[in-house]
Amino acid sequence: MKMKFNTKEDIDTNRLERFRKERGMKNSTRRAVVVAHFLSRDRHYSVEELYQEIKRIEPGIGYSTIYRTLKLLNRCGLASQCDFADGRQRFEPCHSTKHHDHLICRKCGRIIEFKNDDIEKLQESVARRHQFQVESHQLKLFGICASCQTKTG
Amino acid sequence: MKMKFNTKEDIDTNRLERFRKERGMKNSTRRAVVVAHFLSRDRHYSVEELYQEIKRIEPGIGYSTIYRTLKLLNRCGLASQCDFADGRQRFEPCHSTKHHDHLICRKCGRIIEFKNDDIEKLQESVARRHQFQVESHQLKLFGICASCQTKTG
DNA sequence: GTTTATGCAAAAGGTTTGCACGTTG
DNA sequence: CAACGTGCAAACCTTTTGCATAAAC
Repeated sequence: MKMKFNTKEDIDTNRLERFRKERGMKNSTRRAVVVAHFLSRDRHYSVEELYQEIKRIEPGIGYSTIYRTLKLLNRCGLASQCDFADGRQRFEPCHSTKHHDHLICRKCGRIIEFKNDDIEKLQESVARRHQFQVESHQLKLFGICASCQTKTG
Repeated sequence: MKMKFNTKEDIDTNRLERFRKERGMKNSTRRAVVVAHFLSRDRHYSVEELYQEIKRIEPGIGYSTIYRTLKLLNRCGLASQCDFADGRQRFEPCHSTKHHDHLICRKCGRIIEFKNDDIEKLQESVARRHQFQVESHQLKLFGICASCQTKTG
């Protein structure tokens, strides 16, 4: 189950490559490291968190590079910005095939992901009704997760 | 149609009063001005925006008061925090009866509100499935609004 | 009079940028 | 070698806090 065909990451890389070449951007080693690491994880990174991880792989790297790379990935559609109301931007890789939404525990900060096609269909119909052309969406349920409920009683 | 019975604002005020007294907080004039103004509008205020408006009513007021009052309203459930990915906190009055979600135009920044009970029901069922106790939720669709679509072609 | 609220200014925290130097093509 | 990318440090912007003073109870 760990074995993968060459789909997801390759598609992502290609998308980035196209974006890059279209704008005369060069292929820098450090940016590549950041991109590869970020896209291979399934996490909601703050800039700081990603910075800390990358520093272990690429010690000389600067904060700005992480910052600029995340912005870049965001612009070319490979990272989507999340806001979990903790005062910092967060980004998660968005492999086009698997969008999901979030349950966010206000006590322990845990993020539970879910996906619900019926909700998405209803969202589309709402958008259509407003003639609104949706590019992305976020659904977040804030509250208390199961384990934090038992902790308090 | 402009005439109102004493429902919505009164309920809000009572909720705040209870919250206030429970904690030995005093009834300050300036805070009252901020609260009244905020709750009477139907807007998504950043701290700065509200500050500018209040300054016209109550010129000597300081930024911190706006700030602290919004936090207070948020804690006692009369203001809900919104994030429209513009780098600042925003708050909107949340009169318990009328929750709604947002379409956010990426071009002109317009916010279109909508409400969809079917989506809310599905959200509840998702939460139940995860034994998650929801306190609040946000659904945001980012994209291009009808009028911005015609502008570009 | 004691306690809470406020304004001010400074601190803090996160994000962004200018610039000199390093890399890429 | 020309153009882009990077690290560093400083700038920026929003949010938060400490403290002396003012207002509420």
